Amino acid sequence: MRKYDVYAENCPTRLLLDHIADKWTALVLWKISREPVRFNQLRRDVEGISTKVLSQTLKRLGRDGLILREVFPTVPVTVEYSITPLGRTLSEKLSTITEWAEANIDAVLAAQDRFDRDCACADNAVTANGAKRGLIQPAGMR
Amino acid sequence: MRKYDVYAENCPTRLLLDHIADKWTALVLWKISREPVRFNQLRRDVEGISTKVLSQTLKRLGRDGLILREVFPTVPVTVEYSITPLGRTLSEKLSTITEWAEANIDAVLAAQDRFDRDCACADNAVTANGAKRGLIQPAGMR
DNA sequence: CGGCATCCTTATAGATACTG
DNA sequence: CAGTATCTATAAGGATGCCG
Repeated sequence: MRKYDVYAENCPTRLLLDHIADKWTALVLWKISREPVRFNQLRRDVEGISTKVLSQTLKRLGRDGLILREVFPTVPVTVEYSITPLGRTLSEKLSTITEWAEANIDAVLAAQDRFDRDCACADNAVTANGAKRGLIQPAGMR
Repeated sequence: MRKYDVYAENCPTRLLLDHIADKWTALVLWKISREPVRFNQLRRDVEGISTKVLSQTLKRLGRDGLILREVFPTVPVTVEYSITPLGRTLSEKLSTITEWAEANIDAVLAAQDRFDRDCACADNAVTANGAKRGLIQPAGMR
């Protein structure tokens, strides 16, 4: 029996996947999972994230029960973010993705070069069974 | 020695992570990894994706060397997408994420309910060490 | 069938300023 | 320190129509 299916359009797991498959989630969650960390520290560690986006991300992660936010009544106030047991199970899986990215970036970069070069003379590339390969136009992709 | 670091703003792995941590990547890549599949079949399988976005996603995956696009000269033309060895190593890791989502959605949904309820009377929530918890405003998040 | 081009409507991100 | 508020720029997404 499968109750949920990420391939179904209106399945709640889709919304969850949107949260997980966010540009910053893996980065932020992993940092927090290593040790409790404060807002501005996080902002420095995750280079390029704005306070606004970090704030949104933390709010979402907190609501999803993946991280805990604790406010210590110091002056000025101290806020610490830490991972929950649920969050830890996810962050470990997510870290394998960032590790994969670091380990395979060279192969991907090489593939991109090959792809961009092949575009110019793509029409000559025909496989043994008569199928053409790699005929996708470059087009503008960041 | 670590050549690459996803936490560095201008590291190429960041761009790769953006591709991977895309709303549709895990869904599309996993379908293709199971068996070679055609464009419109993919569009039906991945509910809710538009032709435009599917097209972009496939192009990106092809350029990154994760999938292969083959054109068979039938009438009308047949196009088949299949996984590459490199892509397979990633799709296996990504599938653990979607599996996690399906397995833990109940816990997350419960956390969301708790969070949204606690917001109303959050000021009373003080932990033993004097720290307050869960004081994040709900705000509008889809 | 397998897309790309186009238009148009929302989001989302970024920068900046300001508050408890 | 830890954010919120606001404004703007840019892009992402959806709908539609067309073509090889």
